Amino acid sequence: MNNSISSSVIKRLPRYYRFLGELQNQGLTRISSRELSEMMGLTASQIRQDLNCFGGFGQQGYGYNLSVLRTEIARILGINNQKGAILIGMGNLGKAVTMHINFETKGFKLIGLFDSKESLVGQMVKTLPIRSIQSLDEFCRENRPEVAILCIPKDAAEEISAELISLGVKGFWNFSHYDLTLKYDDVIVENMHFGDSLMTLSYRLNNEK
Amino acid sequence: MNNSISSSVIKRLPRYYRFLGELQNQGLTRISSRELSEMMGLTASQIRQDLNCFGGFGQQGYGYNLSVLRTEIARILGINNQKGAILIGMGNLGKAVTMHINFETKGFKLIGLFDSKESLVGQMVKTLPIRSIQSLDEFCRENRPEVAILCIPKDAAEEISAELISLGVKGFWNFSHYDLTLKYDDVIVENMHFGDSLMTLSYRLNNEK
DNA sequence: TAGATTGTTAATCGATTAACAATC
DNA sequence: TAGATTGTTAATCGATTAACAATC
Repeated sequence: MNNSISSSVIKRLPRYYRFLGELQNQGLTRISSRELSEMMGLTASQIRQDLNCFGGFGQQGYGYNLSVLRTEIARILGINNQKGAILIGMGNLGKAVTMHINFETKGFKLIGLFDSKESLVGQMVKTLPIRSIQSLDEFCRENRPEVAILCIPKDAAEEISAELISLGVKGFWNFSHYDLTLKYDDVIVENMHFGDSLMTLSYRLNNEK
Repeated sequence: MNNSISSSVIKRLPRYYRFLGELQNQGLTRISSRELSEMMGLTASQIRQDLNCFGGFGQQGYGYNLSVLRTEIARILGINNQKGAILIGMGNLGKAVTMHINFETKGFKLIGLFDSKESLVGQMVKTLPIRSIQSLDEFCRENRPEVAILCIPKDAAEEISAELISLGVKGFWNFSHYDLTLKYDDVIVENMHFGDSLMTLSYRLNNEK
């Protein structure tokens, strides 16, 4: 389907979704692109262009119905189609991601936690037991996760991702420094690079103002 | 200084920095833009354009000296100029960030941890004690942190950021959904929005391939 | 010197903004 | 109907890529 939508547009959708939700919580039912643009710090033009990539959700002279628009964005993002996800690496970061993230409202269902450290195996985190990385193969064959969350170091990520891809994993939420896209060009990867973000902040603190 | 470098360029610098480090670890001493481009999945042209925003670090006919180039990028990013940072919110995420991130190699020094939950106060995380949010004001006046890391919910972020800015905090590493830039346009913010990243992944899984 | 590769200018491509006719 | 605001086309702006002269 629509592989033609630019990633600049896609990356703005979750933010629209958040703002529309807040406006709904405030009891509003409609919003114009101009009002929304002032609220979000964008141009009205950009908002209309973005939304019209997916269809005409507004009405001339009226604006957008909040509920309709938010539902449409949820549908576009595929949030209702829950995709099975497993998380590899239950260190501080893996645990925090498991505890902290509300996967259900973002289009995923966390169904398995894995670690190579045998001392962690069996421990419950939130509602799931930590499993041995030895059982990864069997678990994937049975439960067919579509997505893997990598909270492991680069070398481990390189090794495990090859296995995961052979087991049918199609997407990665990647917290490691392993660059999956260089080797696998048909796999979908979202990188969360804490260090890169921090260094960008460092640059801007040193150079802006 | 150079406020004119586009953010597209800035955001690529940390990745260059990582790749150059790896090449150095492999014992190499020089690299051409073409070789680096193949390794990183970019065009050689882009690499040369990016680097030339900051000066001519290469040599015609030779390429770039790895050590020189990496040192230059570190300098550009301001990694050696350590900026004091405090972290607000020692829940799962705050703890994981404290434990997991190597601030020293990214231009920061974590000097204080804060939480509003009195039961957490006094607990040590890594090498720092969790302090009461009540002592934030005093701590900032004494230690003048330049940066705050927000690992708290939106409402708390809204409240605390106003205080932090009045206390001289110039930059934020923001894990909350509070949009600081809308209200404070002279503050520097790097957002880490887990949910947005996940939803983007959801979209792509539903629409690509 | 000849070969290689940079630094830099010019060309292309894509994304954002502006403008306005369509229409509710 | 008149006013408002979308959907959409055209204009502008910025980022990426290509090309090549400079030079090591």
